[in-house]
Amino acid sequence: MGLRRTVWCGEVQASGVEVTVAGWVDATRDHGGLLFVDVRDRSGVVQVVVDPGAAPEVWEQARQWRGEWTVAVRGLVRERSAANVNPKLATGAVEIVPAEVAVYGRARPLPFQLDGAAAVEETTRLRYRYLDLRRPDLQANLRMRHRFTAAVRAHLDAAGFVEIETPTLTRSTPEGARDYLVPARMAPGRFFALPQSPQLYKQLLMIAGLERYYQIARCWRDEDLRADRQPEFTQVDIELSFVEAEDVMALAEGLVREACRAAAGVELQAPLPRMTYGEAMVRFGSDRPDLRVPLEIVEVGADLSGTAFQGFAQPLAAGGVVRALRVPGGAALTRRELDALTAEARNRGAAGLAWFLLGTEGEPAGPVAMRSPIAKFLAPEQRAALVERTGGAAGDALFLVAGPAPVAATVLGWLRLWAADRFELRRGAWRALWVTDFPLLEWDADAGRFVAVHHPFTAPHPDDLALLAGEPARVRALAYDLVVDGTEVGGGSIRIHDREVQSRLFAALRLSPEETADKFGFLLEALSYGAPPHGGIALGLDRLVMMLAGADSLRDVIAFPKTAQAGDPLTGAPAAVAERQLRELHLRADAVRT
RNA sequence: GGAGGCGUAGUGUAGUGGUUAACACACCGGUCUGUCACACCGGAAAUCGCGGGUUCGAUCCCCGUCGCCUCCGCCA
Repeated sequence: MGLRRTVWCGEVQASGVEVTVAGWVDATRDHGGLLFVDVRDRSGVVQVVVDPGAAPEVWEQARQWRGEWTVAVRGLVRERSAANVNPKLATGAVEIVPAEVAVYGRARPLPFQLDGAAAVEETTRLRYRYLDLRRPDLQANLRMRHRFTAAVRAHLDAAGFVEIETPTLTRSTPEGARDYLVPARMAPGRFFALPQSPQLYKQLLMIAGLERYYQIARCWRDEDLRADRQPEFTQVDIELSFVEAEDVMALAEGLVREACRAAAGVELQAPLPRMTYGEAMVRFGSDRPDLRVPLEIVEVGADLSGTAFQGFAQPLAAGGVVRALRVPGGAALTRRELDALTAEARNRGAAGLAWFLLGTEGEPAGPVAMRSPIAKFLAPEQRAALVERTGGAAGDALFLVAGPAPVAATVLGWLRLWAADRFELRRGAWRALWVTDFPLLEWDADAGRFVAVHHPFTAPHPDDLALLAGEPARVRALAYDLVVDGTEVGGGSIRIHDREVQSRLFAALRLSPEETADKFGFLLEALSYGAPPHGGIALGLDRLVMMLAGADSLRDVIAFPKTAQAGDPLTGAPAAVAERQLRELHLRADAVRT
């Protein structure tokens, strides 16, 4: 290789001793009679200054160098004169005077510039991901990710956990997301599935008596993607035996706090606040409330009782609710915006969106002066009660949704986040909390049956067991989600460790005994051989690191991510395969995309 | 499955029913001894994503298609 590195570029210090740096040509500045070359490695950049009079051979070579060539420089470090110090550079007080240089590899002009001056299109970046990753900010993200996982391993190791790998070739199970399938050559017509999570394996490890398991586990879900969703992603997967929900939450809370501190210096509140699912839905209209937004939904049905306005009266008579959200500054919204909000509220299931703009007639202290198409349907005392209940003031807008409680909640929950964006209402950061007491089951109208909110192995609350057969919607789950700034970053539960309870749950899900036996027989069987009470949690590693890195997309914290169409522009995956490969797998492709 | 946005030199953008398709950075050549976003002079570089239609004429208008981004549905 010739010259061998003795020091990282970013750590070159004034010394008068000889060093050798190796890396990429970050920039050249040729002044004719003086040449500057910035050499970059993973640690940073250092300036090399070449004087043709002092070192003509070196100058002859170095003046040929172009951006992104890989080179090495051996020479003396010297301090720059005070006037030439660059305070923006860690090594800005020194420079290298080369005695010998070497070129390891030349580079064609790059397909895009790495300086970040222009936002390059995602496809181009991904097609040349190995160049994109030369950007210091992306490398910093990957290092932060490493620090996070290193802290997780250290923390869990110290707590007696064992890191265990589980299979990625496993079986498809009903419920949950669409599986990625892998054809089984040895078994024509059969398929492996890539795991959506190691859920069943970690339960089996508990039955096996490992007691404390974790894994930095890759998971796959073949669903449509988003900025915060990739087809393959990573969970910090944890499971413990002989524990209750409190034990798991305490462990996870300490772990996340420590890892956030170690990776990014972020301090989470201690202890994290708790909120039940029901409270979160009523107050924030979401099961993952963003506590940075200082707005809450309020119940106003009682203030409107006896109203003549059918848009409120009918839902109330039908057992529904009327709820309101105050939006500070919302009186400035245009009719066009209000119409668009109404349309979106309808799109989300609301019958309509009632709005009241307060104090818009110019009255100095008269917030009851409201502008609204339906104000005339409300008695003056009702309008006053509405303003009083919501804490409305001149300049605010009040939005009301009437209907079934879940619809009113989710529509206003959406509106709350919209208002936070529109009026920049978010305050603070890292507002984490636990959301608990989720319902175990929810009605799936399409399937015509109940489905598991979390997954079908989540334990019902013991007090609610009797409701399972008759009123399944009222059964609470021993489940908990970790939410940070409106993003779900982890979720877990106490699992069912009783074979009979597990069977009852499958029955509540309308899984036939035959299907249960076929697909989950192994689990039921395992549960019959002395299963410990157990539970765990899975933390979304990518999302946590994304937030810690301040990134907007998971792609910025994954080395080789996929596009929104689940493709990889670098390798061309997914790709067609040879006919022979299909034959071996007993498959026929019925569609060919060119 | 649905909605919206984008696609023009290597990159990022501008632009127009008839133009020599513009600008910046990058690239190439030259000048320059203190730059670090070096500066200055010059140059090369475009199938205006692809296919079809309208038109005397389409990069521009219309339809389709592909790709990328964002959102809804979906994601136990």
